[in-house]
Amino acid sequence: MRAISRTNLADEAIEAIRGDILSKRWAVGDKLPNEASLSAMLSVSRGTVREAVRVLVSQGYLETRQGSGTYVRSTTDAGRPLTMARRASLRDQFEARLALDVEAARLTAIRKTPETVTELRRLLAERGTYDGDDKAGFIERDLAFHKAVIAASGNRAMVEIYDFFSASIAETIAATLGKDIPEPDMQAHADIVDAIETGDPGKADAAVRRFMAPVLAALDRMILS
Amino acid sequence: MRAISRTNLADEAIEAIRGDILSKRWAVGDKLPNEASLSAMLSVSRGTVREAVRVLVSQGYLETRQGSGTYVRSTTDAGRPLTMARRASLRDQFEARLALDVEAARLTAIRKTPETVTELRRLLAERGTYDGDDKAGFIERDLAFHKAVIAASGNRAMVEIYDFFSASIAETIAATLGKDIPEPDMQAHADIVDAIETGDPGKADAAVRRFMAPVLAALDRMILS
DNA sequence: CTCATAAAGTCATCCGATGACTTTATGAGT
DNA sequence: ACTCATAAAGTCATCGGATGACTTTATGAG
Repeated sequence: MRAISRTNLADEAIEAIRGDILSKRWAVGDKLPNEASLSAMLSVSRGTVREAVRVLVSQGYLETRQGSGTYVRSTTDAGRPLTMARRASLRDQFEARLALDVEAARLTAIRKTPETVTELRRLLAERGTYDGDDKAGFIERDLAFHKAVIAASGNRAMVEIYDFFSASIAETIAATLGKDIPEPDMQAHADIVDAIETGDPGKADAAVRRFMAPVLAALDRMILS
Repeated sequence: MRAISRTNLADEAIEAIRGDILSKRWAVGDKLPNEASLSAMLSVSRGTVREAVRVLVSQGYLETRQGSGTYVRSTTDAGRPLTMARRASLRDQFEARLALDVEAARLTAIRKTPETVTELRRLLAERGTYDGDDKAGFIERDLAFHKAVIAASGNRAMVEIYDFFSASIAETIAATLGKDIPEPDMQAHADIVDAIETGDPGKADAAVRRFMAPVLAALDRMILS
């Protein structure tokens, strides 16, 4: 399918080698073929092999010993750090965020307590509306509201993932805001809380999607331009 | 921890460039000097510069555009890894996975090509049904199908998050397969592909939820007991 | 002033060569 | 036979040059 078109040979080499490692073709401590052999196997130059190996070393999979060879240090990606920023576009990150926002809103609607709704309303009031000043502060308060929805879902995994790339999202928003990206207004936010209050996951789902739609549409326009 | 042997020019180059980024010498979006200039500045060859840049790209700090230049993507410590701290519960992980599966299926339904559907059907046929043997192989093939759906969405961020999950998911599936947790059958999988083929995101959404519902229900019973 | 085209700039990749370090083979001395 | 210094081979580290692909900028005709 090649859904993701790798634009460069080094990335392909990285994935090929990582794949061989994860599939246990080489065990921990094993010595990889030398650079010339890898070059021939992967049909790329030795320089490209070196770039790939260097990345895998930085990610903890491999270890090189000058004069000796390249060895496998870890065959598991359990501890693999998720380093998103790669080439995930702003749109991709927003879509991933949307996935979490939607599911969390559904769960929160189901698991909510009266206190949950009260707290969300309080955070929303605190957030206020964007008056053109203190962009960073506003983004922070806005994220605080959304993170609260995630947290209210009671799902720790989602909270951690959300935390992971909310920083990167905030950064990119700050860099691009004030231009074409519309900030969902107070009513859209309030709709989410209201939907959660009804306890209907379908309504919560729909409210979040309505909320994010204008932003995604704006991102599409940015990408096209 | 072995003493940090600075016998390695590429590592020095990595730290030098990363240092300049973190110290905000170059801001987000800024273009770095070209490879030849960096080579001269750091007193290393262009090949070494490329290895360093490649690592920083893999860590999310930089972005290269062929024919254009190398640009700063993040001035924050983007390399900070997401580690599923204190092992979120199995249920939490499944819910997070569900969030990604649902959204990816929606996007794939929208963005699908005939080849996408063909490929998914092929993977599903290859997966087959679980006959009690080769548990690891079956899980691998099963995950391959689900990852293909994610990949077909074209969203790199989701692919990476899913990859991050897949190790632990495979682990937990292996631990529970053949016990109380029902593995969604072939029909449930086929329903997802069919829904994607219709191009209706709503149907794809629903198919995935139907697919996951029995598993989540079983998990609930496990937690209660 | 517009816009198609040429030119320049830059990354992607390959190739060959040299140096540095490690491992293995060798063989003289005991 | 054994030991061990030394040579040889193997491998990674680094360098420089060359070509291709892609993007950006400059150019000039209309």
